[in-house]
Amino acid sequence: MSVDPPRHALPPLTALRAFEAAARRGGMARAAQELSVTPGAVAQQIKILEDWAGAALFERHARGVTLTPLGAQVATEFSRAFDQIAGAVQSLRVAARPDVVRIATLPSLAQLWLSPRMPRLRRLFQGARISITALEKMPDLLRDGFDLALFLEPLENCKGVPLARDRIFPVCAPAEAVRIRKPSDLGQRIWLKDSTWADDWALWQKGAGVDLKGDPDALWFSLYALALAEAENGAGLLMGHELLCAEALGAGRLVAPLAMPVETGFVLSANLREGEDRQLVKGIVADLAKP
Amino acid sequence: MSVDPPRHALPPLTALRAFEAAARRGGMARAAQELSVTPGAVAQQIKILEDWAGAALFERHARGVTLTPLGAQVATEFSRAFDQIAGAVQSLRVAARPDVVRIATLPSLAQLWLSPRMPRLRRLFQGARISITALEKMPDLLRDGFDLALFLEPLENCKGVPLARDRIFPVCAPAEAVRIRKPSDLGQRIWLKDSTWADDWALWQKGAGVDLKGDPDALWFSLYALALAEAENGAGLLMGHELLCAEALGAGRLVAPLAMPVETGFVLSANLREGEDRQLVKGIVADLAKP
DNA sequence: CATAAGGAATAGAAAAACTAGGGCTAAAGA
DNA sequence: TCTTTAGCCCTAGTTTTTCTATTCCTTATG
Repeated sequence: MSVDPPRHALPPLTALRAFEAAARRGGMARAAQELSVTPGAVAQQIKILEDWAGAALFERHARGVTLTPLGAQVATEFSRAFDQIAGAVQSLRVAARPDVVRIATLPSLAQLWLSPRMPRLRRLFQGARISITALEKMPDLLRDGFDLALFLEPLENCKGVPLARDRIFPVCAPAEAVRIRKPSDLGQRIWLKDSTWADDWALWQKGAGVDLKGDPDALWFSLYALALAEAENGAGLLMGHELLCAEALGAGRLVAPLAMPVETGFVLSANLREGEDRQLVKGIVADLAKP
Repeated sequence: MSVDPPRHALPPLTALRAFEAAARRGGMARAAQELSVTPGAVAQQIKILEDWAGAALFERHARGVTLTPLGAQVATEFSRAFDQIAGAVQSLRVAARPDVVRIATLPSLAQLWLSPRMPRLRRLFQGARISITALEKMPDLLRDGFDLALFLEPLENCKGVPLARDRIFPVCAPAEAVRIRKPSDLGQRIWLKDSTWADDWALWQKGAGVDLKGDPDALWFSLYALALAEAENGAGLLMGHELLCAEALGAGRLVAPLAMPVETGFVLSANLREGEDRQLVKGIVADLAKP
């Protein structure tokens, strides 16, 4: 019969967050990445929580961990709880600064699709503070604090607002284009490839009914914008995404010698954060949906 | 158009907790008390959150604070979120140690009502680990991690399971009782008073239709159990709560010279934590409800 | 059988949170 | 009106927590 054992209330919130992340991502290492700390820090926090509870939440194996039945039981509950926290935090952020819109998108889309549209957006929505973050993968809008995500999603299960189909076709500098009369000419030239869309050429050949063995010495780029700039400089042929080349094609810096556009099966779509209901953001999406 | 501003994700959880507590309790000082820190610490955390959000959450006045419209708007959301966290934590605790039952009750009830019942409970629910914490006020069961609270509640809006009515009447040691024949004799003797039930004597006189001017030199005690022990030692007259004196009356250490029990309008009731569904806890409540 | 991935364990470093003490303001009481 | 008191702010300095860095260990996998 203890009297007043210092009301141990809640265990350290940090430990809960570490556990939730590890449970959701399925490993200490992945949780560490998400939380921007070392795996050791996550392991420590989880141990603290296990000691607090007096029971194991993970089974440790030589390679990776699995949740214990107990861990699995409470993990979803914690995830929901942290979602609620995140939701409250986002609504605080938005209520405090209703003029701030945070957009996440692919680096290539940011530079080549969104950037040209920004002047118009800034004109239409004056006073808005629109920030753009380039990410390789679509973030968790709620947790990571973005209001809008512009990414390419598979056509069939696209959850956002579709903005435009993704179409590809070979492009090059006008000087280079004179060498391209028929599809087989492509095989004789230097190919420029982007590492995030490695199989664009194969995809296009399949869609266009062309069969080339391809350039084994293709030049690889880690950013599509770099490959595009090189193509403009006449370095070779790039598999152009219509969305990303429109600017250069319109200005005549690039041409599409054969046309023959092929659908990739992806669509550029806008995902709104759950709970986002600002007219400002809806207006931005509506404007982006225009040609 | 910033690229990759280090995903500022969530603000520090500590700051959120401080704000939630301050908003709920209506002041930094009260929040500090709840969180077992100094008011300065709470003020700092709230400032951190305000800086993060870029807006004020509280209006500071010389005496106390009030929520800004923004603060009020998000405060309830945060409270819900932390309730969810607390719920998840409690379900973790219970799932990890289903045998642990944490009971909160008044110090006097703990010593004089619950304690005598514990041997029976331990016999009936073997293997259970029942801990008792004495508190002056009913805690927030969810937040503070109690499974069961035994407190006196007003009869009319009693939210828990009623266990027994609270009745009071004067008691004293047998040797003292020979001096008490009629109500007016009470006024001639030393009165023992407990500080948490300061107006028991007035209440009883009103209910029993007795009018005495009372003992101006009454002996005051900070714990009812101390006053009771002194009454047993013959130090004077105590306004006895039936619930708390039953043991001493049964053993003959105390007697009720006049009887004349008066209802205080309170009832001893058992409140279960929201989400508590263990058969063990329900069994304990059912057993405590018996005479 | 070597490799590599993932976690555990530790000490020490870094960062965060807290305390303590002084100052200020306004309401409440003498 | 003057004094007291409650409540918050601020700053410096300290304590506590959290994180990193390293080494070791275990076991799937090729």
